[in-house]
Amino acid sequence: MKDEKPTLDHFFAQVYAVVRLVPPGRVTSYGAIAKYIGSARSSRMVGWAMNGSHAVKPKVPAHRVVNRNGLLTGKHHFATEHDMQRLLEKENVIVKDDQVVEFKRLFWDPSTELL
DNA sequence: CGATTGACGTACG
DNA sequence: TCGTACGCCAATC
Repeated sequence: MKDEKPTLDHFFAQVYAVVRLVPPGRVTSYGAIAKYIGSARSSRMVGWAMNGSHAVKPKVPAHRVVNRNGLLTGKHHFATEHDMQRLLEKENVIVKDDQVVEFKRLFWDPSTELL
């Protein structure tokens, strides 16, 4: 085995892996992913990773990733702002005022669910 | 090369 | 409870 250097590439890879494992109708947060990986304070890097998610195959359901408030902060990075909300609603996720309804109930924590 | 920004979150007062 | 400060690290100006 090799030394497991916590490189950013590895960080990105784990982010993509976790997001891909998010089941439909569920959402997760940047901090939850970051924390699951081990860098709870690197939540910004998670967001930056999502920025390149569109260039990763298979595609990453970035629309299932929202901020800690359940707010669709990243909707502006999609094709259109309504795309993210529409994708969520398509998965039975209710979005009101750019905010995920029952976010607490739909929250999917890798450290809890995926464990 | 230095300063600012960014799909966030936690800590502190 | 709310507002401000800091950390994180890369990309951009």
